[in-house]
Amino acid sequence: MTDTPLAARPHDHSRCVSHALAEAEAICARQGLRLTALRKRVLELVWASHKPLGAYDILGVLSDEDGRRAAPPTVYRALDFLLENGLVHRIASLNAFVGCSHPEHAHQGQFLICRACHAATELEQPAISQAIVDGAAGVGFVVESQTVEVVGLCAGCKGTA
Amino acid sequence: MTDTPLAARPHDHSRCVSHALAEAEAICARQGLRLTALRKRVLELVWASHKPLGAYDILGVLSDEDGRRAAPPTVYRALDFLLENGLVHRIASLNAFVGCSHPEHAHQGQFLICRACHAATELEQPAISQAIVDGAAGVGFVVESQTVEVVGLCAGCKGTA
DNA sequence: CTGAACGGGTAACATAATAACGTCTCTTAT
DNA sequence: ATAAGAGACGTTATTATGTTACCCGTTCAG
Repeated sequence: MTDTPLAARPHDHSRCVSHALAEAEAICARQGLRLTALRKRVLELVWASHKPLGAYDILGVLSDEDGRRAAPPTVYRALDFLLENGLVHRIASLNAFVGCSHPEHAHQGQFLICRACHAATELEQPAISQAIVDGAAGVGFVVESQTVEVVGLCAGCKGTA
Repeated sequence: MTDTPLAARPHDHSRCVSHALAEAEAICARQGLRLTALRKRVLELVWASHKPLGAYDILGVLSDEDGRRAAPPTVYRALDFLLENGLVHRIASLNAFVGCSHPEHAHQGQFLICRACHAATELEQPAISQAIVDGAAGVGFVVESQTVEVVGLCAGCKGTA
């Protein structure tokens, strides 16, 4: 068994967040992108746990902390920026967003979503991608993007449930 | 190359629909399920093309044909029935529904969605499922359900585009 | 006959996402 | 310096998708 992903084990999560933010800063600096205060704050909120977070959850937090209530476009624009630049992923089956574990290179992950603790773990398994490309090729279909979202029980919850 | 799925080639589509309806009738009869007029009509609409159809599209058609406008729960209840009994699949990335090609046995397909013609082809490739189960097992995750939705170009559109 | 189970109608609500427009602040070329 | 343009964000409204709660009529078993 390979090493268990971070999301699936207990860990000092504040390190996760600060690491993700630092990496985002570095990537944006390198690419001439503007990681504004708002975008950084949204990224921080998405990283606040390993659970995918809905746009309106983010909206709620932002509204609480500023007195004024933020409007949807504010959040969606920030999320669009983060998505485009590979800093977060969207989980289609949940209409929610999760921090990208490997923002340094372009990729499309596969996501393991625990139905007990709701944490989402990102995999990047060439074997899975390749099986899909091959299967599609078998019927003459050319793959351009893949959505792989799996629900089940993570290593931690498997025992307790 | 295996034989191209029906959805991906020209064909007498009215046969698709009548075949799907007949099969649904048979399955429901065998299992003591009630394929009411409404459920059958919704299934027929979902099968009207190989393009995934939104709940509100169905709602629109139902509203047009009855004078009275149907309400969302009417459609969602019918869709829930069809989903539970494996007669349709839900495409999470599109918030839409498509007729199941192999309703006779329980399964979870993989879906190939053409970005040009929007047709969705259902695959059932054990190699893909297995790659996912294996990949997940590698991090101690037990898979219970899979969502695999691929966007690209189908065999027919590949040439023309 | 009765009453629980089921299918379905209706209204209202909840959540998710986008459209359209305005303002402010940068940069940058002149 | 300053005008022009682009980018980021605020604001309002609207559209799209999905759910909750409650009611009514039919059916069928006891």
